[in-house]
Amino acid sequence: MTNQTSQCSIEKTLKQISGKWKSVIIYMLLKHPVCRFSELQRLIPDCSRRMLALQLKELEQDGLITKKVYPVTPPKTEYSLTERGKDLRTVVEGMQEWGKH
Amino acid sequence: MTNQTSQCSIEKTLKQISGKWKSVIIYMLLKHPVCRFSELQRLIPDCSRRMLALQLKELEQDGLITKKVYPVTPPKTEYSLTERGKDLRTVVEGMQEWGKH
DNA sequence: CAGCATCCCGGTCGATACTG
DNA sequence: CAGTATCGACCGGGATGCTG
Repeated sequence: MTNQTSQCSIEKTLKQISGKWKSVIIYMLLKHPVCRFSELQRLIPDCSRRMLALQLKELEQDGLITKKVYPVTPPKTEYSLTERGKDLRTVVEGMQEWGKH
Repeated sequence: MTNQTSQCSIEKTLKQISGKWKSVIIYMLLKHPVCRFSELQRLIPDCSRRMLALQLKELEQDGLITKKVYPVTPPKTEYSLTERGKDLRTVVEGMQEWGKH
């Protein structure tokens, strides 16, 4: 065994959702199941384009969202949650509720 | 109003629990309601003493845990969750479950 | 035992500009 | 429209050593 890290899996979860905008993106995709890049920009105005692209890429690599690219001009992409991503509903909505006090 | 940040409270929650060990600490305090500093060290061996002290201090400042100091030699402290902290149960346990696959 | 002080490095993130 | 490239500032966090 390589590393038993306190017998808890929270660290792995944290790594995947603690990116500055990841949980917000997931939250938005729960409410708007299919989003274009620009829609997410509007939904999360404080997140820069660069950051949005970065976080989306990581989320995709981690298998939490899928990206569908339409080969058209101008480009069009659509993002949505995978099943794995949807499973975070409890966590993300819990965060939202808790944050409201 | 200063900043409406996408009408969602997730960012605030994230700030309070995204410290590298905060959610793990909360998780441990859910299972072991009263812990000494050294107990937390044993429960979370990958977290250095420095980091543990730091995260505990921030959690305390954010009102998620309370610290009871016994004026004895050698020093003895006990940490436990506040109500506000306990309210994170859903989130933290959700993270644990999700992390297990 | 339960911390704090210091040094320091690598990753994170904003600003800005460019591209297919 | 949906990104990528580059630069630079900031700071989270590791290593180590000291203290009441």
